Amino acid sequence: MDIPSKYEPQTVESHWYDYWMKHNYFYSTPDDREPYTIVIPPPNVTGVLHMGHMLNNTLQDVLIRRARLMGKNACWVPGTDHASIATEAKVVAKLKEQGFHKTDLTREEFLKHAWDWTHEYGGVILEQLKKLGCSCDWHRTKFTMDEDMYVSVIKVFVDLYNKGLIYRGFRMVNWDPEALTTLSDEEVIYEEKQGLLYYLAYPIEGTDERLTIATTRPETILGDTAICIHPKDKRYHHLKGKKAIVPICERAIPIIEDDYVDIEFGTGCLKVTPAHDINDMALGEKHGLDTIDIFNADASLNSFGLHYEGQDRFVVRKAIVKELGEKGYLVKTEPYINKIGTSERTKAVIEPRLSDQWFLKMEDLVKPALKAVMETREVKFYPKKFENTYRHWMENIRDWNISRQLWWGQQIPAYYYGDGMDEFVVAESKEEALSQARIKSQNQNLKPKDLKQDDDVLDTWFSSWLWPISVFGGILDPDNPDVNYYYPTNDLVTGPDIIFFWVARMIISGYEYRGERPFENVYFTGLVRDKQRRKMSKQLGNSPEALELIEQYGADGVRVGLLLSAPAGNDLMFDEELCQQGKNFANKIWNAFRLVKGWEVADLPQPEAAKLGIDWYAAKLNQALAEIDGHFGKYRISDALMSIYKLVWDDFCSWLLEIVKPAYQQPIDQITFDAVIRLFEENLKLLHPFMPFLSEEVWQHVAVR
RNA sequence: GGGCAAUUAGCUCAGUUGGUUCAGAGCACCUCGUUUACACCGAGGGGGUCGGGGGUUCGAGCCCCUCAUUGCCCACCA
Repeated sequence: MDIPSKYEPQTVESHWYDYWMKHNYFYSTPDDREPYTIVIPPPNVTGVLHMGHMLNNTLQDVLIRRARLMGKNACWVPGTDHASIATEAKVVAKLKEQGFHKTDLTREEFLKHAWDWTHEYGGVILEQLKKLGCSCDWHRTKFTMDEDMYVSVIKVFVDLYNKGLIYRGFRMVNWDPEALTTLSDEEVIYEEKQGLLYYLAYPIEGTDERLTIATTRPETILGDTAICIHPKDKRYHHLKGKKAIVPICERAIPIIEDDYVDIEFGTGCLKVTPAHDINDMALGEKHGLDTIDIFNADASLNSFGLHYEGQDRFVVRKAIVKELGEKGYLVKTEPYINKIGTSERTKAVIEPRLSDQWFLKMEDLVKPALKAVMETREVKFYPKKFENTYRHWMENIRDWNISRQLWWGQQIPAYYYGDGMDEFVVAESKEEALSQARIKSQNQNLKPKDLKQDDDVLDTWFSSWLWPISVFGGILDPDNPDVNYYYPTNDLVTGPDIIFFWVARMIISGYEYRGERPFENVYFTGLVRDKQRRKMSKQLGNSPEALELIEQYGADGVRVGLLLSAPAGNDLMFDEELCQQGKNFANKIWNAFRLVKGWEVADLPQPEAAKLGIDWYAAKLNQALAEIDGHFGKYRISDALMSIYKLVWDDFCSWLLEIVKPAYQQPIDQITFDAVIRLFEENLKLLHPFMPFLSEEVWQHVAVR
């Protein structure tokens, strides 16, 4: 056999890994071994592989391969997430390119486009994961919109509704005016932005006096329904019971008192706009104020906007400031830094908006999940510091807004049968809904067409929170052999950015639907940054093309490069040089293999030095084994890899092989040769989780299989 | 505004209960080396008063206080 002196995965004759893949080698089913389970954090179905995925999935692959080598029944379930808002936004954008608008299509037509899109791009990221070497149970691949997954979500919705935990409420929610949907609190990112604080003078009815208030949003004055002062603020005592006139729209509004107002801030008085601010809404409810919504869904002004009707909120802001200035209502402006909520997906500035939405009561659901992490430690976080973050969120949890005004997702199984939206039933199927509706309405003549299903879909996370259960069919059939065997899963590897979105909620649903934890250990990876500590992003263009890296350094090289720099929970500064280091390491092993492979064995006595060397290395190996076990136990994967790296490079190659190496073109004795091969194989087993391609390749050739 | 972390060689980081072995690793750097696995290599080497200040102790990267800087998370102040 002609062995190239450089290890180039592409040039080597056989591709064992591909062969294994093709023949479903990684095909686990329940048996009498101990199970070891991981469910993948499902990437967005339309996504492409980025550095974060590479890190994350390399770690999972290391864990699953190690478990497999230890004789466990290792099962790693892959899949993708329908990512309702992100995917819908992409489909809408694509339609726009073709000259269509979403509203030109029926729901069915739109969904067809979304499915086409999904089928076209859906498999891409999973194929990329295969190139990275991920040894998932590919036959188990799931998609959150698969029929069984969909039905699972609906079933859970109905169940929670029947338990009284899901309710419909008219509440102030986070509205994304671009995507035209609500968002959960977690999907809103607050950013500090330099803005202005506008001081506006409101005339007092029946006097010449004016009252100055401060606001960051002058365009919302058209929705003002009160001015609020502090009851103890002497400056304004004489205004009690009077009315102020809203500039431009000339509406008279009451002056109310509430100690919510901060006397020190601004002028000590506050305009109250209950439709457009959560605090104002609270004030409005307390004082019985009117609510005037001045915005359309896309945050342009409606008819309450008067002559600004139809214009965008930010356009109006400029225009109204100009008009206020010209009419003498604008006293002054001050620079002011405030926090602006923006949509995680569309980046649009969030508008607080009152609307009818579905909510899930969290207060009781959270209890076992909080206990599991903080008290019984049934679920452990690595690194531990995230347990505090978790606790804080869980203890201050608010109800979860689960409805989204989108089409791509699980449609809410609520059916309205009356004229408005007040009369409805919740059921798993339309037939069931009809019979319920007939009973509830006492109208046996209700026809299927009298039922109208809620237009909204569920938050993406309302399906992914069931992932560890639903991928094993555990929602539809809680007693099936798969879920009984593989659940609870062992390790979850994910980023701390979705600790609330996903991790916490999976723990919650795990206890609610299985009565036990969904996983034992959660390993939080860090963010992948560039050498200058900047976040990797498409915009900055500082993220290397994942597949090109693999092309250049080999999957093994990239895996090693990534892991060498990734202690648990710390962000990692990704540097391509580390991939080079990984590639060099692969080459080193390859050459050790070439050396050994080139030896001719003869019937000779074993030299004393060789015997000593082998004993020494065997001891060294055992020592390293213990060390590596320790590292894995603490989820210090990069340390485990470094131990192996040093063991193989320094101890095995630099010492042992140099000791036993026979003189040029001389044969080696059988005892030494056998021992070296055996030790080499031990090394390969250690290396395999990290460098599957190389270790597989060498394994197949180092001895006759 | 509240909370959590970090600060150790040029870089990225380990340093478990304070005590010869705790001052370390990898990379980078310097010198030498075309010997028959590998220059994607080998042999050797330099390099840190462990962020500043104070304290506890016989003894402190390690414990306490304080300051500084950085990062992250949470929070409805116009």
